[in-house]
Amino acid sequence: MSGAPRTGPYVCGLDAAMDVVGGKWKSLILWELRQGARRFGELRRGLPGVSERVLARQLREMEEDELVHREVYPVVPPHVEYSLTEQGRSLYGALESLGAWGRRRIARIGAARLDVEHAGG
Amino acid sequence: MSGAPRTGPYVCGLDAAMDVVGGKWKSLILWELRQGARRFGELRRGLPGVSERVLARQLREMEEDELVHREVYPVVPPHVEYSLTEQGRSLYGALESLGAWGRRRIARIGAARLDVEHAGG
DNA sequence: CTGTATCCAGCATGATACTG
DNA sequence: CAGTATCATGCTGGATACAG
Repeated sequence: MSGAPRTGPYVCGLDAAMDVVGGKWKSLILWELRQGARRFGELRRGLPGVSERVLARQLREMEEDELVHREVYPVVPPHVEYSLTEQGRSLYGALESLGAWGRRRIARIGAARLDVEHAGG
Repeated sequence: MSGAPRTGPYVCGLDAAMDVVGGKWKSLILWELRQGARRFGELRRGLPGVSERVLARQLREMEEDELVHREVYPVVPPHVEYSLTEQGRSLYGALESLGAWGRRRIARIGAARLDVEHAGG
């Protein structure tokens, strides 16, 4: 997964939730935005490996899903800020226990990535 | 996503968790096994749309990730039971708040699937 | 019943170049 | 800076047939 989410039919809540966070970078985008707005370039630098095209696309999908708000400042050079909507924040909250599970798993198998600044999540 | 999980490097716990649960049917498999063992055919019937190949593959990956236990009874005809391991149960637990979020989302957008028996999840 | 072996298609993801 | 346009590709997921 995933491209644009399905909008159902869903078998259960897990199904629906995975549908909107399933994109390769989406949970990481939520993570990046968890404490405030970020500009496109900041997100790009914070997500080592994303291409511009893919980042833009996943952000648009999350915007359609009302998880992310896109604020455009009509200045030169362009300035765009992304932030979590209320739904985005609640989704991030719902993902916290999953993140904790993942951290325990990383500890078990020893697969942490130490070359990024936010390795605490 | 996803094929065989990466085994890192991971940026954060969310990353690691999404890696093992990102397969199209994996969260649903967790859901199916949440209350006890199931046979291959039962899972297949409970997951409308999976092909044998894909179901077998995702189960093998979850087995490698130690989320699922595969018990083979050497009888004729073959009898195999799948169940959650301790880690699988803890992952399912960590997913519950996400499932709740998804149910709220379904309620908002009205995308529930009513033709399956376990639409409560 | 529980799979594996092939073959296939689509799409998500990527790299790069170019634009307002 | 913040994208879009194009083109390339790998891989997940799917259909079907066959096997122990």
